[in-house]
Amino acid sequence: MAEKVTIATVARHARVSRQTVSNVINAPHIVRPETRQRVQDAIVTLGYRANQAARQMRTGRSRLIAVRIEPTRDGINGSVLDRFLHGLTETAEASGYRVMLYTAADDEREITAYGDLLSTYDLDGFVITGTDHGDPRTAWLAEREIPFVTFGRPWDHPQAHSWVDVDGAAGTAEATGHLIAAGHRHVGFLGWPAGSGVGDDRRAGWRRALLGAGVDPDGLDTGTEDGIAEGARTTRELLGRATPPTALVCASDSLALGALQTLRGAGTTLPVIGFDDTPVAAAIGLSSVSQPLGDAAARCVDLLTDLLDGPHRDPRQVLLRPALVLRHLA
Amino acid sequence: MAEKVTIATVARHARVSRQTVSNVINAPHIVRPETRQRVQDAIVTLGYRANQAARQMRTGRSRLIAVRIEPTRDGINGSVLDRFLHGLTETAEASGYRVMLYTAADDEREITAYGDLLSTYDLDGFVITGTDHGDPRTAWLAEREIPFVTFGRPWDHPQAHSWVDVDGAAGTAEATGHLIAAGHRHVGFLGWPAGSGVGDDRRAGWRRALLGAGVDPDGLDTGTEDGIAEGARTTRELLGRATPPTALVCASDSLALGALQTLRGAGTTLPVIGFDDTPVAAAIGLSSVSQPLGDAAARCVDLLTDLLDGPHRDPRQVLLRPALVLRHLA
DNA sequence: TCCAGCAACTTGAACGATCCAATCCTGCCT
DNA sequence: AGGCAGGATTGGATCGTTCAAGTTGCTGGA
Repeated sequence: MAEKVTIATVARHARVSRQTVSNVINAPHIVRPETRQRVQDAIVTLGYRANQAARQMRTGRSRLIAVRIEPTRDGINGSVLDRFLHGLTETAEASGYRVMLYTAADDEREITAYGDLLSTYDLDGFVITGTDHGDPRTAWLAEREIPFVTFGRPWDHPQAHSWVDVDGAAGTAEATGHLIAAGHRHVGFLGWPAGSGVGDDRRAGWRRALLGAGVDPDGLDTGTEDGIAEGARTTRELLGRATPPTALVCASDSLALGALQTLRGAGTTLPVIGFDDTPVAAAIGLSSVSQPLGDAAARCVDLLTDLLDGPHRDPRQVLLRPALVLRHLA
Repeated sequence: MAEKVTIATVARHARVSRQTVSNVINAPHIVRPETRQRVQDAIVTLGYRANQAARQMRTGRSRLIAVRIEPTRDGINGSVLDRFLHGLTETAEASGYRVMLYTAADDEREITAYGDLLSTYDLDGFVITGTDHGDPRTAWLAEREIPFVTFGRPWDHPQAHSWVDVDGAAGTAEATGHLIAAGHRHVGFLGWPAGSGVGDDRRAGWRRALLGAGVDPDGLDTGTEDGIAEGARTTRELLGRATPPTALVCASDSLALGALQTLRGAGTTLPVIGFDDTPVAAAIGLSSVSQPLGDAAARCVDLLTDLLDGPHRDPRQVLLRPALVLRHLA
């Protein structure tokens, strides 16, 4: 068991003062090169590592970023958060930050959790996922000038704060375009009820692509809660309409799976494209729109560190393009 | 913006000394009840929260637990870690601990990461997932007497350290038993190559159940790497054998999915039971053996806090029973 | 020759909690 | 009333780092 190596140990070993060691670490340019070298050698020789707690106490900064880990809801989208978290951790490490997890039963309690995390851990910032219209969490944080980045746009005020998002409309538009290019005209849409930012966005892309091809989307649209059973039911309904679709674009892989169930039951085959490129889609060969989660996570960290390290930068926004992953079921 | 509330603020407000406030927090029983009440009132009134960094510097304990978040390998098992992490975070919070994430490209670098995490963050302990025969990581930690718990048994030395695991053999045995009870005798096994602790364990449960029913398992066993394609190929091979199986038990949902693909292609239907109860299984109606991940995570935290709070407890082990989840494909 | 000006480094103090040892109180016994 | 035991409370030191305010030594202009 090695003795504790502190900044004083390094200072003695390099025959300088503690402060000079601190300067070598935090402001190398103000130290004479040969002294700097001597200190750096001592740091390596002794295996010195700055104690985060002591640094934090003095500076008030923890180099810790908090992310909420939500209970897996329907299970199917669980791996999305998983991949996002991994990317976040990896990029944060590269910038000298660490990721801390917290849970909250609902948005209300999440705000309570903020206070706790901030006062006891001096957290530097938050990454918030899944924001929706008029989110109380972002308002709370903004009011207190606590740095945060959201993964997901604030639909009401596009420039309110820094965020990273994936252009869902571009994704569904590309999926729809692919089907149109394959000769389809009546491309149906399995979506969520109007009113959610994400859902409306994905629907908009599909509409745009159809209108661009001169097809009236109105009879081909549906809106239902997310879920396999809902997808199956809505597909049955859609197939019974006056002009049934010859292909389907869906707002989620869950809905797409439901559609496939109905189609198989009816003995029909139609191209179906899902959204999120979940493992389920990969496993059964369902084409899907894939979100660049690793990229998104990296950009979240970038934006957050900008807010933290830079002196009061303006909020920035990043919109990433998803990719259409084609598999044999399309 | 509120003034910073320190232990001194509380002490002034309650007209006692800092030490008394500290005692109310850390050793309430030695403070006179009425004084204790006065201090607690002051804490609530002022919204005081102990500064973790200062406490950590004095005590050397961070109340932080580290967990590695791995890059999602084949994607299909991603949600397993996800659910485990959520359980971990939730239980840790209840015990006053927080979960910090870290990544490592391989086991070698993971050990390097330990040193970094320990010296800069004063981490209290680790939760290690996916241990295998002669894991270098547990050896490293044990040598330095750093508290850790593994999710997964050390197959070589069952009592070497504290661990939590799920009884895979019991799971496959139950699955096999279910099929036997339904009238099957030739129940095949899609497993991994011999040599991995987890894989051998799952195979053993299947063998035990077959032998118990008086069936010779030898011609019904297979071993292949994990994956959908591998599962499909192995199933074809198995169906071509002298006594083909009339039902299948698999070591993973990936293998089970492969099996289903082959069966569908061959126009046959056989009951298939997977392992892990991934979202994919739930989505397509595949029966599967479900690991109680929330429980497992909670027990991990319990064991770890035992090691941390208690004075040198002996290592403890917890073996949890998985549950067979029956769906229409069984 | 003197001292302003600067670069390079050193010293003392502070962050907020806990630990330690010394002191103060209280009630009880003689 | 005085002494004493024992628990409650107090002040001071401490953890490792950074900030603020020195100190030293050197250069160069008048």
